[in-house]
Parts: sequence; C-alpha cells; structure tokens
Amino acid sequence: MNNVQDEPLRDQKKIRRRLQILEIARAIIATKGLRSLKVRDVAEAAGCSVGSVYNEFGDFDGVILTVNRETVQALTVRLAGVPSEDPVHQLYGLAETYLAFFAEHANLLRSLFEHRMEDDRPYPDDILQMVMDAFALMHPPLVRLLPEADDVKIALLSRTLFSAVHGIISLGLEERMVAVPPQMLRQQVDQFLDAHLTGLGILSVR
Amino acid sequence: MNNVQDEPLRDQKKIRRRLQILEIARAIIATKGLRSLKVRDVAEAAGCSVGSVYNEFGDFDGVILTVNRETVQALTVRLAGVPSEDPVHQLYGLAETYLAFFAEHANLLRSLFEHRMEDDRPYPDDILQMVMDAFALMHPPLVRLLPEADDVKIALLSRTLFSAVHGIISLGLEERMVAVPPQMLRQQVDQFLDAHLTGLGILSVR
DNA sequence: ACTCATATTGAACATTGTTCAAATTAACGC
DNA sequence: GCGTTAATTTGAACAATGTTCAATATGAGT
Repeated sequence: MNNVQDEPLRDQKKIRRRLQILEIARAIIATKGLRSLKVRDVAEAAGCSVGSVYNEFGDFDGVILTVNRETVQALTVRLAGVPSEDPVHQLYGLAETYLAFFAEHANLLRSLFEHRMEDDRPYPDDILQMVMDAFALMHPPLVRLLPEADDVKIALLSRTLFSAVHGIISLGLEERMVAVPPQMLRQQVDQFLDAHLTGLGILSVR
Repeated sequence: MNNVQDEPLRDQKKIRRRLQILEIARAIIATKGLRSLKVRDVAEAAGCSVGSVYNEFGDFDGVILTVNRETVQALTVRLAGVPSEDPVHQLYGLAETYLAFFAEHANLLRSLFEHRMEDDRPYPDDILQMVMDAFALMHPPLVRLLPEADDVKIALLSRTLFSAVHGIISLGLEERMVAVPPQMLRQQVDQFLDAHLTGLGILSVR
C-alpha cells in the first residue's frame, strides 16, 4: 500500500501545496484571463513564497503549462463521455460537448491555444500529443461512417473537422468579435455539421 | 494643396517617426512574435526615446493595435483583389488568398486575433468592424449562389465559413500543433470547401 | 535530542511598461 | 536674425512583475 500514512510529512505538504497553487492559478486564468495571472498573487493566495512556486514548477510558464495540461485532460474526459451508439449522433455530440466545455471554460481554452512560450522555446510535446488524442476521438465514428476511407484520409478529415469547429466556436465566443449568443452558436455548429456531413455523403440531402 | 512643403517641419518629423516606429514594431512582431516586442527595442531602432513612443501612441497597446489595424487593411486589400466573375471560384479564391496571406504573415495575424488588452479594456471597435468588413467580402458571391436566402442567413453563413476556414488555417499553421505543410494545407482547405459547398447544394455531388 | 539533508523563504535583482519634470526645439512676431 | 513662447522630446526615475539564491527553517533518521 502507498496510502497517505506512508508518505513523509514533507511530501504531503509539497503535494498539497502543488495542488493549491494549481487550483488558484486555474481560478485566476478562468475568471480574469491569462494576462492577469501574477506569481505574487498566486503565492499569496496559496500562502507561500514566490520561491516555492519556482521550486515546484521551475518557472512561471511551468504553472501555466500544468494548468493547460489539466484543461486538455478534463476536455478529453468530457469528450470521451459522448455516447457512441450512433456515429452521426456521436459527431454532433462531440461538437456540442466541445462547445459547452469551451463556453464554460473559455479563458482556460484560450490559455491552451494562445499561450506562447518565452523566447522561442518549443511548446511541450506531451500537451500537443494530448490535444491530438482529444480530437482523435472523432476517428472511430468517422471510420464507421466512411468504411472505405484509409487511415490518412480519416486523420486528415478529423483534423479538418476539429479545426473548423474550433474556429467557429472560438471566434463565436470571442466577445470582442461580436459574440454570438450560446444558443445561436449551437445552432450554427449544428448547421455547419449538417452541411458538411451532407457534402461528405454521410447525411442524405433533404 | 496640402503637400509636404506646407507641413510644418515639426509635423513632418512626427509623421516620419510614427511611420518608422510602426515599421519596426511590425518587423519585430512578424519575425519574432508579439511576445518579443519591447518598447525599448522599438525606441532604439527608431532612434528616439521611449517617451516619444508614448507621446505618439498613448501606451504600448496603442502601437500593437495600430499594427493590427494595418494588418486587417492589408488583408482586406488582398481579399478584395480576388476575381469575382464566378462566385464559386471567388469563394475558393478568398479562402486560398487568406491562406497565402496567413502563411506569409502568421505572427501578424496571431497578433490580430490573440492579443488581449491590459486589464479588461475592450478591444477597439474600429478594428472589429474592419474584420467584419473583411469577411463580408463573402456576401456577394454567397448571395449570387443562394438567391433565395435572406440577409441574416447569408451573414450567418459567411461568418461560419470564415470562422471554419480561419480555424483550419490557424491551427494548420501552428507549428506546435504539428504544422501541416502549406501545400497540403491548401488541399485541405479546398477539400473542406468542396464538401461544405456540396452540402449547401451549391456544388453538385460528383 | 542532535545532526544533516532538504525545502522554504523573501530580499535583492532583472526586465520591461509607464510617467513627468527638465531640456530641447520649432514656430511666430518683431 | 533674435527673443519669446508653446509644444515636443528626452531619459532618468518609478512601478509592476518574473527570477534567483544565500540565509533560514524544517522534517527525517539515528
């Protein structure tokens, strides 16, 4: 067993604090946006010094990247929960779930997609991989709907669909670009899928 | 006449410097990204003090916003140059021109779409309006192709198409998301339009 | 309880946006 | 031209914020 009693006190506190820092950072990003995230604010709210934040995460980007990592994970869980009996419904479900998640956590998603590293350090591979995995959830329904298409075609198509839906949603929720009301946005996404799936021959023309 | 001889010397210098500051800021954003833009670098390269940058643009956001404004203008000019004889070709042309422009000026476009103001000041209305005007260039061809659709439907559709294409291109060019080679991206955009326009009944099923 | 390795601290530093009193400069009337 | 004046320009000082590291405190092992 490896329960909490076995953990040295030192590590317990470390772990607890790590979680607290992340919780606070996430809350600030979610409510006030990435640009409002400040080391000192996080340290103060977590009841520790700025040095501790650095000990735990290396640099401030480390905090942001960890929050982003957890955002993709949460998104993946939500997307994986979409019912998969009917592949067409599944595709609509994935898009609508993405919309719902984006609407709930707009600033967290923006942090994921818009954050640029200091200098020109590369974005961590594992996060990229997680994003890819998330939209690979479209593969199975697409394979079922287009049995004769090869893997490359499926991969390309899922990437296209994901990117297109992402564009519609992210620009649609951008307040500054004359935000579309959420209900209307859902309709917009559905109509987009109607047209696109029809064009792919998946839905029949009405 | 209002030629350069009539301008007081003071204003001439002011105008020249304003242009120079913008040119330098644009060059830095374009080559090293928005995050690498620093007041002192700009001032030094323009041969003036940091104070002058502030006198001219109010604050540093002012410089960025002015560069962004000029980016939309340049984009609009390019898009407006797409031939309009055939509405279907025009739509493809608009998308491909957007792709070409985005590929050439990726960092400038990211600055336009991703820059967030300090605090929560609103993004200037005139820039939003310019972006709207840019993608309103899709209205005429869509009206010709869908004569029975009302204005609201056209506006919504053009917004959807623009957002979708923007998503495909911006994620496709994102190095960190496993960048798609430009040639492949063009194919991807074309295939997207094929399917979507077919689904809308604009292209006939092959 | 003592020792030692480790974690934590926060003051000091580095970088970068912002301000403003002082210096400079151009415009104008003579 | 020259002095006066209003406007502009300057850059040192300030403010905000990311980062470091020597000194301190703390938990683990005996």
